[in-house]
Amino acid sequence: MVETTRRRAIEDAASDLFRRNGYAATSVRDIARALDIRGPSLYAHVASKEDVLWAIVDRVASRFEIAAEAATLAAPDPDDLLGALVRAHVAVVTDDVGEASVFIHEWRHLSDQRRQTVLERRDAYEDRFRAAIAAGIAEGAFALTDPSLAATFLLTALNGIPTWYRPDGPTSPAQLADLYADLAVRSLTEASR
Amino acid sequence: MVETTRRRAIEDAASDLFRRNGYAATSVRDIARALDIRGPSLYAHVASKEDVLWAIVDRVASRFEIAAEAATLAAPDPDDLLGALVRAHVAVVTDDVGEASVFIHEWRHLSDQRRQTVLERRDAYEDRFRAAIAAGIAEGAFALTDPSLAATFLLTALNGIPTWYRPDGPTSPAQLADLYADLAVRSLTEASR
DNA sequence: CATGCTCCCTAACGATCGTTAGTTAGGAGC
DNA sequence: GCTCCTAACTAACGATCGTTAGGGAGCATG
Repeated sequence: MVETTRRRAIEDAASDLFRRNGYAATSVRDIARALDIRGPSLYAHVASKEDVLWAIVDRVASRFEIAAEAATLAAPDPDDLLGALVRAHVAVVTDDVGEASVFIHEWRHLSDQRRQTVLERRDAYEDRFRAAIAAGIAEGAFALTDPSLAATFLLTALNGIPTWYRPDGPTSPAQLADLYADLAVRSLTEASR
Repeated sequence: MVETTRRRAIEDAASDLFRRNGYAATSVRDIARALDIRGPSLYAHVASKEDVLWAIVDRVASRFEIAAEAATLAAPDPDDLLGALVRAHVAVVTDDVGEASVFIHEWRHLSDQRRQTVLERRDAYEDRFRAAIAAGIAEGAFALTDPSLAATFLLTALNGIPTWYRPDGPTSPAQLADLYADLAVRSLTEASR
């Protein structure tokens, strides 16, 4: 049901293997085996192994960008923005943990040019978090800290989700989004005592 | 100066390469080249490529355990314990970012038995964080949340440090430990409003 | 019935992988 | 001078890597 084209089925199988064993430790023949075909047959559908990685990374990057943009537009005021960004991020990750994991961990195996592109897009994405935190501090809603370091703290926690989250576990994506948004906002909010 | 034995020099060079390119994408000849020798010469010092990875992972695991144990013994009361654990963790990571990164990311390339050992030790280590959080909640110092999920949130943030921290950057290890301990404790503390 | 499209096959290419075998050069201790 | 140790070398092993070439089966459209 999920896979509409053969190409997409290949990317899904590759996602799963890349996540479990890493890009470098996954051979083209491994991917083919998961689809019950032979290695060389893949090349009727993809140009190269790296192309498959790139397709996955590129798609997930877009998903993060679209979700963050929607959250930014929908957030009523600055100190809700950070929570909205966290929720959006969790939603993208939980929507397809395998692909998200590949995006987060395997992009460094891309060619120089593509890796550079990913770095730039990632930096722009992280800027949204830094800006949201800076706005919250300026507004007095958040405690005084380095927005850049706080953003990194939160983003690494968010990016860690694919390393442990399983869709069939006890926590639903919605619950996880709520819990992480709470932890994130609280980590920036002055304590009561 | 750092390297006392040839064996250790190999592990240091391997750490650096494993961190930058990953274990699977690093060849034995790559490691040798970093030491200005030929690939097969390495086998006078190490039994296998995996042995090098294991030596690094095992040593770092011990460092984490020792640091956490010291923090546990030194922490005066429960709600200081979490901060102490965070500080200890940051100290271990910043002490050798390369090795820490290898420990965190490359242990899955170990053989089944060794991987299992790492998993168990890691689980015991994470239990310290879960227990500290649970104790803080029981004491009323922390807000009501799932200790396990909160611990995962914090540990993934901590484990993300090697992906971005550079010793020659603007933040000192001590500063980073303080900032992260603040963020961690605050993320579990009820907001003032 | 022919054409073309999708999908997969086997065989094989050169490169590189981790590793083994056997050897050599230099220095320390008797 | 002989022995032993450390540390490196070259040559080569079988396996596997990503990829290319060339061919064939099934099916839809004209």
